[in-house]
Amino acid sequence: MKEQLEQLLAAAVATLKQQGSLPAELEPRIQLDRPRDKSHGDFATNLALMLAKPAGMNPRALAEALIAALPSNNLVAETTIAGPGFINFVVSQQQLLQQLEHAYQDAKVGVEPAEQAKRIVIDYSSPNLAKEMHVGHLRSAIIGDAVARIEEFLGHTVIRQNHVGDWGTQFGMLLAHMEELEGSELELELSNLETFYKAAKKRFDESPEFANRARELVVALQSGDAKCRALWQQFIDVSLSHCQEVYDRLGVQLTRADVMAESAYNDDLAQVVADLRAQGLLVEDQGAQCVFLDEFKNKDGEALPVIVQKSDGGYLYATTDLAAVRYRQNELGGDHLMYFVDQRQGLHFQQIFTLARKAGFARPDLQMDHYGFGTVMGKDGRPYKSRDGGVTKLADLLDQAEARALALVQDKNPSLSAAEQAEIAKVVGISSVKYADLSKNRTSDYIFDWDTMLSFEGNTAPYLLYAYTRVMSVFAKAGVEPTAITGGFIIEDEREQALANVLVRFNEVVHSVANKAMPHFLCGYLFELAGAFSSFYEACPILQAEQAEVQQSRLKLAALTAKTLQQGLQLLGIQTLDKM
RNA sequence: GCGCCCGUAGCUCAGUUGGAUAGAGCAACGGCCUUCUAAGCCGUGGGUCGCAGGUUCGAAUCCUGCCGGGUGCGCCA
Repeated sequence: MKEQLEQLLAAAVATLKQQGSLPAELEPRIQLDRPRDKSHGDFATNLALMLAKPAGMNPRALAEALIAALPSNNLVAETTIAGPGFINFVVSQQQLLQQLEHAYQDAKVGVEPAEQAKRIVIDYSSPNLAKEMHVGHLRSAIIGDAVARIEEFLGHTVIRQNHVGDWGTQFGMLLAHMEELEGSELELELSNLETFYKAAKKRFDESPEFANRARELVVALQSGDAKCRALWQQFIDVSLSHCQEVYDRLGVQLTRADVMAESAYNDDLAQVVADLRAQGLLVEDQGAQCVFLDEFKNKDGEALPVIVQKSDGGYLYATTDLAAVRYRQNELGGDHLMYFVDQRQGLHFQQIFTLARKAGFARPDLQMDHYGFGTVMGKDGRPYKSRDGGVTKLADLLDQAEARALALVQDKNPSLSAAEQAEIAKVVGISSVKYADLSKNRTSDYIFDWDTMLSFEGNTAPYLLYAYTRVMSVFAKAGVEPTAITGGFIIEDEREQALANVLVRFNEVVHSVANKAMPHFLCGYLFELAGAFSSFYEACPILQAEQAEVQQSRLKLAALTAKTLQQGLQLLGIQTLDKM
């Protein structure tokens, strides 16, 4: 709808150019807004204001000319000029009804596929396997997963990459600790990676012999020592299973098949360095192999180095990331590489992208983007430090979320069976955690606060889930399938109108989320939708509607609301419930 | 020191490429359950958009400076 109107405006501009009222070389970007204030219509444009100066015309006069030049259409019912020269459009009721009907029938709720289908490689979650997943791992997994679902929904081919860290120096320490333990004791210790890591770290800090052994083991591991490799593999398997449990509970669509660990690039790292050298990009500095990029300067205005090989011969994550770029382009055939990684790694990725292009690892047309997100903060507003004690394991966090949800379900709906309550609590608890994250702007800092996250009030998952259950409950009571409603849409009441207006915006919103990788747009939209439905639900009786046609129409509005909520939540990776 | 991000109601946050009277939720206060789930709805109060300039018909948004916070900057990832 928005696009169609934009085309109409473009046509009007072209006409005015032809008539000579507008300079021919002018190529205005047509801006079409959804006005905040309902009295300004469904759409508004500031086109006349923008063009007034170059056209040498009074904005309001230009607005009039634009309206006159608008091709005839059945989209717009009314145009008005407001304020200094805004043009406000009211969409025709007939068009609205058509949109509703289309969304109701359409498998994708009226969401149009992307103009060009691409192969998108999405790097997300990517935890370090040395430790168990904690709060800091939440955002990448949840946001990356939502974006992956949305890109797929728009018709792109999505290739998920879980770039887990399995090769750092801290693995020496862990292997040394494993060596000291045996059999069943080891298994027991490994069942809690958080304490295992801490115990190993403690040994490392306290015992010089242990620390030496840890360093030896790093070397042994990297030189392919079989025994050492086996021990390492055991650890990695345990750690990956922990991750998988968390993904499954969270409903994050990652599997073992998506794991492409750092170590998988080991064999290619020497080649990466060799290729950089062959291109004359490499400089040895203090024994390390570096590439100096003029694009990034230090305090003295000197180029900043990217170190790709340490003075002891070891490789670094920059090397691995370069290898990964090449792999994702050449082997995976990616057109667009998306990285959902903490904002703090922004400089690193800028360097990698720049270097990858310079070295020819990335084609000029390969799109590479780092989508950072804010730091995890404590409730006190200070950065949440994962290295200090008191790290909350993700698994424990999810337990708590479910427990809190269960208490609430028991309180609100005691008539349900214990099994039903437990099932509902699971969905509500997990959804709340995910939604708390998704509904905030990706780029701003993330304040981790149990009370806000699990309050289940306001712009939260439970509110949306609850709105959904209310719809489903209507259909259960009516004994009608939401997909089998015969009548058409009739919009009379202002609450029906408001709901309908929100419903037809779904397409627009999903596309804007995909364009900016900002899931919180969708959350905001769904919250608005649920709100519009709740108001409608309170004010407009459905089953008790006096006329049969009105009842059919209201059922249909309810059905489309449910469909949109369900689809929207699914795109965010959140399940719906029929009862709660 | 240099780079990047941020500063919006008591709290948590929206505010899309500059648009019309800066919006939600929580908290506070007042209404609404014999009628489709009250985890809800309706209403009230609450703001120098960090500060000061500038650009513009128009600035929370763009530019400059300052204050305050976060984060990053050669061999961890």
